[in-house]
Order: sequence, then C-alpha cells, then structure tokens
Amino acid sequence: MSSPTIKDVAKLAGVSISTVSRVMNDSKPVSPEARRKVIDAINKLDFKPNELARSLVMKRSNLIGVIVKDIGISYMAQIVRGIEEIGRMYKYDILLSSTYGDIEQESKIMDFMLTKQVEGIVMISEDTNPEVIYKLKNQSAPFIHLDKFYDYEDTHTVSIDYVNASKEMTNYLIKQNHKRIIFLEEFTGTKIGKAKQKGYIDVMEENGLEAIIMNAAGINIKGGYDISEKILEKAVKEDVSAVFCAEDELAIGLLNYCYDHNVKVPENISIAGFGDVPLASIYRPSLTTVREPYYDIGAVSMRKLVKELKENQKIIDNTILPSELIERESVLKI
Amino acid sequence: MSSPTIKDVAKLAGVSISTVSRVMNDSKPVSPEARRKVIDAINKLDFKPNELARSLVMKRSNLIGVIVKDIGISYMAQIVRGIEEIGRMYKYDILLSSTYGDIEQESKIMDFMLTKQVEGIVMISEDTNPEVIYKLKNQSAPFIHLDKFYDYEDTHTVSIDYVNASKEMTNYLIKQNHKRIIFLEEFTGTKIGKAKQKGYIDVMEENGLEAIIMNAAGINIKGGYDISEKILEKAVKEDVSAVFCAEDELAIGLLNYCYDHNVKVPENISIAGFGDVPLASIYRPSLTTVREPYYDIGAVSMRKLVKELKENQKIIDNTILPSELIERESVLKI
DNA sequence: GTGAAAGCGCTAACAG
DNA sequence: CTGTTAGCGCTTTCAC
Repeated sequence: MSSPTIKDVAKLAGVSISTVSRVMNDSKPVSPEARRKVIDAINKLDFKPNELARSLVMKRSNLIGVIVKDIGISYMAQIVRGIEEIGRMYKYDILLSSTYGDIEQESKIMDFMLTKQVEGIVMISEDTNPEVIYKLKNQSAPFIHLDKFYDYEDTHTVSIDYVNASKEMTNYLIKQNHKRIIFLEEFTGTKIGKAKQKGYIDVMEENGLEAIIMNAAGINIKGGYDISEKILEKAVKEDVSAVFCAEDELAIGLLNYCYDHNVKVPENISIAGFGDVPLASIYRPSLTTVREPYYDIGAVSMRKLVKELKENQKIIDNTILPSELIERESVLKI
Repeated sequence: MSSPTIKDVAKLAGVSISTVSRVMNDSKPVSPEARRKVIDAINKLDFKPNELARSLVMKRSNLIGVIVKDIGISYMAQIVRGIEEIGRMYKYDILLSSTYGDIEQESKIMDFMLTKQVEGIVMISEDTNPEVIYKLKNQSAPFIHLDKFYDYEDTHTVSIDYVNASKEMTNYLIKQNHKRIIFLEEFTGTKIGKAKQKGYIDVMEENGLEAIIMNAAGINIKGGYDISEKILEKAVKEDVSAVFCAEDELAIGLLNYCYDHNVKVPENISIAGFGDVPLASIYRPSLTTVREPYYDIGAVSMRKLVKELKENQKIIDNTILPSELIERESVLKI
C-alpha cells in the first residue's frame, strides 16, 4: 500500500537498516555481496528514500525558498531559471511562492518557508517594503534580495552598474546624432532610479546638452502608454528626436502608442529602453536597450547562496554584473 | 543558536511537549492558563515549528510538485500562477522544477519529487514523451498532465475543446469576408493538432471553401518566421487574404516577417493566432486569437488535485474549459 | 486537562 | 564490515 521504507528493504535483503543506509549513501564500506542484495531489494520494491526523514536527521532540507512577486513577470521568470539551474548543480530544490506585491504576504511567506526549513531565501520583488527587508536581514537563513528598483543599502544582492549602463546608452544616443533626448522614468527616489537618472544627466551635461526628464505614473506598459501623448507633443514642440526610457516596459508602452497613432519608430522618433526583457527582441520594431542579464543575476545569486551555505557565514554585499548595450531597430542610426 | 524546538518551548512554559503541540494545533482542549504560558513561550523564543518533522509524522508534506518545461515560457508561468493561487488556499506549496524538454530530466525529476514526498504532481510540458506519461500514470501520487500539443488518451488533464475553438475562429474569418484562408501548423499528428486542423477543414468544407494547409518547422516564433516567405508568396499568387495560425507563436513569427518586409497587417494580409499568450495583446498589431485560459487551466488542475487528495482516489479524465475568440487588430474586419 | 512514551523514516555513532 | 541504538522534531495514543 504505502511506499516501502528502509526497513522493508533491509528485511528483504536480509541485512540491517544501517547497511541499507550505507549502500544508499556510500557512506561506509559494504561488502559486495551485501551491496548486491540491498540493490536487488531496492529495485524489487522500487524503494525511494523519504527525503523528509533524511532532511530531518541531517538538518539539511536542500531547499531554497524563492519568493517572487509574480512568476508571470517574464524577467522574474528568467531570474528563477538561473537560480534553478545552478541550484540543480548543487542539489538544491526550489520552493516557489508568489506575493503579488502584498507586503503581508511577503512576510508571511518568508516565515512559512523558514518553517519548511529552507536553507536560503531569494526574494525577487519590486519596491520591496523596508519592513520586509528588515525581516529578511534579521532571520537566520542566508538570503539574496533582488529588486529591479529598490537597491537597499547594506543588503545582499546582485545587480549591474546602473549609472554606467545609463551613461552608455545616453552616449550611444548622442553618437547617433540625437541632441534633444527625453529621459522617461517613474521617479520614486530609489537608489537605482537615481543612478539611472544620474547617468543620463551627467552625460548630457558633459556634452552641453539639456537634460529633459519626464515622469510616468507607473513602471509598466500602461504607464508608458499614458504619458505618451505628452511626450510626443513635447517632442514636436521642442524638437526632441529620442526618448530614453528607464525601463523596457515604459518603452513598449510608448511604442504601442506610436503604433496606435501612426507615429513611425524610429523614423519619426527614436526610442530606447532599459532591461532587455524577453519581449524587447520580439516586438517590432525591436527595442534598442540595455541588457540586464536576468538569467545570470539568478545564477550568480544562487552561487553566492551556495557559497554562504557551504562556508556557513552570512555575507552582505552587492555583486556587480556587466550590462550590455543592445542595438536594435527602435533607435535611428546614422 | 539553532532554532528552538517544541522542547524548548515546553521547558520555558513549564508544560509537556504534548501540551505545546496541542495548543499549536488546537487538537485538544488545553486549560486557558497553560495555553497562555505556551503562547508566551512561543513568542519569547520566536518559535517556528519544523514542518519537516510535522510532515514526517503526519505523512502529509503539503507539497505539490510542478514539473515545467521552462518557467520562462510565459503561458506556462500563467498556468503555474493558477496552480499556486489555488494551492495556497489549501495550504499546498509548490516545489518547482524545469526540464527544458529533456525526457531524462522529466523522469528523474518526477522520481526526485516523489522522494520529497510531494502529494501530487502537475506536469506542464510540450510533446511529452510517452514513456514519461506512462511513468506518470504508474506512480502513486495523483497527477495532472498539461500539454498544449500532446493530448494523450486516458490521461488526467484540463484543456479546451480544440475542434470547436478552431471552428469558431475559421467561421469568424469567413464572416470577415475571407475566402482564401491558409491554415498554418506544425503537423505532428497529435490529437490536439488533429483537432485544430479538423475544426478548420470542417468549416471550410461546410462553406464550400478550399482548405489550404501549410507546415512550419517548429511551433515557435522562428518556425513561423521561416515559413513566412513561402506563405506570402502563396498568398499573392493564390489570392489568399488570411492566415490562421495554429499557435500564437507561429503568428508572431509571421507578423515579425511581415514587419521586416513591409507587408502591412491586416491591410495586406490578415493573421489570426491560437492561444492568447500574454504577448498577443501587447504586440502591435495586436493579435486576433483564441484565448486558452492558462491561468484557469492551472487553477482547475489544482482544484482537481486537491479533490483527489481529499477523496483519496485517482481520477483519470479531461476537464474541458471554455475558450474565447479575442478580436483584435491583426484580422481585417469588414 | 495533562504528561509519558511510542514512533514517523532515516543517519550516525558505537560496539563488536 | 555489520548490527544495535539513540535520536532529528513533532503528533498521538494511552493512562492518570
């Protein structure tokens, strides 16, 4: 009826349970004969060890808790892929839970995962609540905190150099002969938001160009779409030829608006994004953007976690991964 | 140092561990005084019960294994959302693992999940290997098998009525005055593939129209893109005005090709898809398609699993969910 | 109401 | 090399 246990195997093989355990784990020498008998019994019974029991005594669950805002958000799914693939290499499994941005859930789920004895936690959110970060930092398991927008001080994370990435894109735009460039963001005062803005402003100033910043109400496609009318108005009035969006989602929103209103991209206006979400390369015109290496962010996060777990010490730092400017169709090239 | 156990709580509260257990689970009456003392102790120690130990003795892991081809595939992520949200209602957690289509992995992961004592399994794949299905059916845990293409006989799944959905779209196209309509598919001989094809052919015949079927080499954006030149050639030569793609991905590939080659959609040619992947509504022109309710498919799957678990009996059947024709821009309306 | 004790399935000394 | 035994942290009889 219920699945066979190590006892059943031992009985059938005519040895003690220790011997069975030993052949399963190769933890101690076992005579060839006993080994054979055990293996036979295992096969005959189709025995599968109960990892729960194993975890209990070993005090190692081999579980990593991944708390994600919404697994349907494609870049988050990319991060999870990275976590999972590296996790698999080290025999870690993923316990996945979504919060949908609800801070109570974030907190509850964290507790719950600890209860399930996860050995580490990766929290993938957007605009994480400070309380949650506090809690994350004050619980016992090592963690990584990944937030596209909210780069908290002194948290353990993996990201790119936002100032520099933003500079690179601004420089690129200028090199393509754009002089009047709007920077579209939703300014929330976050460290990352400031960094992107700074990169843009610095380069514009260096080149004696005026920084023109506009604000969207929400970092998503709708946010980009809704501000588009104003942007386009300003563009014709003030001779703007390019818009640098702080997030791909904003750029897609703008692109959608342009399509809906017969504005040709990049002929009439150039649009650049930031992120390189999967959609950016599929959409037409394809989006010129800065690639944030989501998969790698996940993979490196997991590697760091594994290292912490192995060395049994908590680390608090920020690993910087390289970003890359991806030239596509949405920016007019000279 | 290491986290407090029920013993520590008992000691601090001056009661036995049984009493602590009883207040935690409300399983038996406890005197108000003892209850208070226990609760105090729990709070003081920030005690969190070890679910692993609990699962071991209760023989209930509260874990559902979700085996997914690739969590980065957006419609799969939508399904997982549905699974997760319903799972949460019943206190089930998600153990997530990706296979990347590798059949050895599919099999290994399944074993591994059983080892972790998952109570049920949801397998979300594409073109699942028969061996894997066989194995899925012959293991002990209840399962749901979700495959967009491969509708195996006698498996436990949740889907839509493909023949009917395909008929609906074909009828719609005809109503929009299209007479020469290409059906683009990658014919793999699967039940679902046949169903979609049948829906199209039946309606075309009913209307005295010729069925024109073309084959892509792969059900993905590239597959659609690569066959596009031929399609467009045939379209001009044979006066075809619409293409009904058996999958949204094929339609997006075709749309991309049209954009790249200055073919206007829907003015020059109308394109319809099947699926309503998230991208379909974002892309411009937005894609007229058949909505497969991915989230609901996940949610209903989980409900079925919960029911099986509760009633402790395996069910093998196919739940049919309603689909919906989504009118957007890619098909020229009269 | 409450505590002592057995046991979930497994690993890891310990003694042979 | 192998078996016996003592737990891992918890739930659940079974007495009291």
